[in-house]
Amino acid sequence: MRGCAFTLYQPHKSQPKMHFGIIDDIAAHLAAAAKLEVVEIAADPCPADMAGDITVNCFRLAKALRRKPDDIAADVAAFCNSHEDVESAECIKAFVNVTLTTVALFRDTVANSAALLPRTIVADGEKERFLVEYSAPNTNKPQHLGHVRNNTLGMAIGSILKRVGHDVTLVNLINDRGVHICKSMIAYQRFGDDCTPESTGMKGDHLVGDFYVRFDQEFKKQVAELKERQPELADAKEEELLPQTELGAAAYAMLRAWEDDDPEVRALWEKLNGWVLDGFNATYARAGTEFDRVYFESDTYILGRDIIDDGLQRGVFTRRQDGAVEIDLEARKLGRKVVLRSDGTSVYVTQDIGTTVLKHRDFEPTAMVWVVGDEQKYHFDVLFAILQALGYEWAGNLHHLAYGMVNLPQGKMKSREGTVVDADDLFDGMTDLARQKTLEKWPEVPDDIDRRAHVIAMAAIKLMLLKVGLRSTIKFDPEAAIRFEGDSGPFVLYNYARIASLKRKTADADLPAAVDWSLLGEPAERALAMRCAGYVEVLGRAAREFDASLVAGYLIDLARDFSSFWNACPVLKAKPVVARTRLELCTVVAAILGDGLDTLTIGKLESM
RNA sequence: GCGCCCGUAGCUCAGCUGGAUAGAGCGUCUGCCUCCGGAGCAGAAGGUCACAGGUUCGAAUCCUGUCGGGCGUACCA
Repeated sequence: MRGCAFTLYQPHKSQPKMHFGIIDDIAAHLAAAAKLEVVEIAADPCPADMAGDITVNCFRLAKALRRKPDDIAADVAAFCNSHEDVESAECIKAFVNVTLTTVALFRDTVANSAALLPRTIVADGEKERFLVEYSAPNTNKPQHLGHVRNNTLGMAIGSILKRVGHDVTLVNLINDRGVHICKSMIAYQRFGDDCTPESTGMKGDHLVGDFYVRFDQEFKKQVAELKERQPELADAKEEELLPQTELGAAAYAMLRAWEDDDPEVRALWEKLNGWVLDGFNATYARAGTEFDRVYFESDTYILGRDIIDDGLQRGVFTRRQDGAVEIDLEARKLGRKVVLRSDGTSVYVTQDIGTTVLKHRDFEPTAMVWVVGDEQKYHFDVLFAILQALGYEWAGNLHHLAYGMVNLPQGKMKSREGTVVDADDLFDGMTDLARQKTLEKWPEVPDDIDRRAHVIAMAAIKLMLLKVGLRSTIKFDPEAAIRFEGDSGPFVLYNYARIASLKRKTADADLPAAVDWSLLGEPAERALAMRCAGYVEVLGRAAREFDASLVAGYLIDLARDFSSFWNACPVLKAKPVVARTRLELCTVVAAILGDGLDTLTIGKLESM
């Protein structure tokens, strides 16, 4: 059940967590009866259709207490019914459904602001220094929706970890060298006519990306010719034929020239990379994507070789007869992995060993996280295994945040074939839609229409990407696009804006200063208060499990609960004290919505 | 072949540290603007949780097997 907020109640732990007085007392009562020091009580929110606020599941207590579930339930129900916080308690099988008094319910939830929105959530002893790497783009093409998912996840996870109290450093590793980069360079050299972003009016990353596509088109022609000349190659894969084509050979030659510091090639490389990076920075800025430190693979790809040499001497690696260096990871069921080619050059994992050690030296994190697609799971399993084999004491706390890909209805996105949802196009399209909807709504054009449209568009995109589970493949249908209704970013923003509007309207209203929670008690009010109480637990779990979808789902649930309340319980029309108290409830909801949106790096609007 | 992930409503997805009658959104249907923002609310219809066994007082959830889909299994990154 989503929003299952206080599943496990652990009174002995110091973390701030919502406390229900009644649960404390039940725990103490049961502990005393069983002569135990501590009893952990599983308390869930009561199912919606059942009468009650909290459910105590006595099946789970049976083992610890060595009593029959029904017996415990009867005991708990009887105890509850004589407790001042309890309106009524009903025992069904081994479940006890507890209906709190209005006073107790609000006292232990929305009135307890210190526990509702604590500044930090992890205990001091559990604080980590996290290094989170994400984005890691190639500088040969513009970013698409798949990158946007990565960037959004990286920002959100980093932000969630910060929110609960960890120290977090966000890192990007730009993949700015390699054959794929040379492909764009070759195509530009041959077909570019010295064009520039200025001369074409194009964003730099798109300009370079077009040459990457052009390379592929020309390459395919050469492959076709090659296969015609040599029919025995008919079944060969295109990639395997790359070195055998004239274009491919040119790309490899260019890569060697680059590594030899050929001034002409380096100048071209710096020019094109500069354009792409300018384009990336513009895209990052729109989405609020930020990094504390950016590494470039052109600086780091050499690293790792010394570490391999050292490991070779210590027997971690072995040199094969053909000269290649490998590690035996059969014991971990990862096979044998080459770490240096027979010509002495590095492979992917060797570079990552180097950059990981470098990043660790630079920041001395206690935990490292990589936000990288799940198709690279094997790579990270191998990387972590090698680092452990090398004896780095910090290698036990490395995490690959493996997320699923974003597909289109017709299948995978492929930059080379132009079947991608481009990040900038997506941002533009959504912003236009948001602007259109905003204009339809207001007779006068709001001054900050551009900002509103931008915030709404980004909220729609980010929440669409964040609300689904990390591992799920997202099927993105451009026809249906991203919705502004239902389970959406704009829906969450909308409810936040409603509250802001209400606060403006009541700013100079003549309402009493004191709230009186005892006057509330509508089902929608109780449900909303209970939902609010679950925020802290959601944040904590999201941080423990690196799962931003928990926060995203919670915000949608909270917004929905608020929306029901809004329809059922008018604020302004109510009696002054009730109005004052309901306004306080709204303020609490807005604070949590705002905190959650901030935590997911989604903007807020006071009016939309 | 082996490894990992996935299969839940017409569609897109939650739920998976085992608990009561499996939940949202979209779409369909019915109501609701003399009422604080209708980007909304209330309600209806829609499910053998891929299939078969097993463990358990209790299985969508854990275990085994089968079927179907994706990814990986490079001296590519």
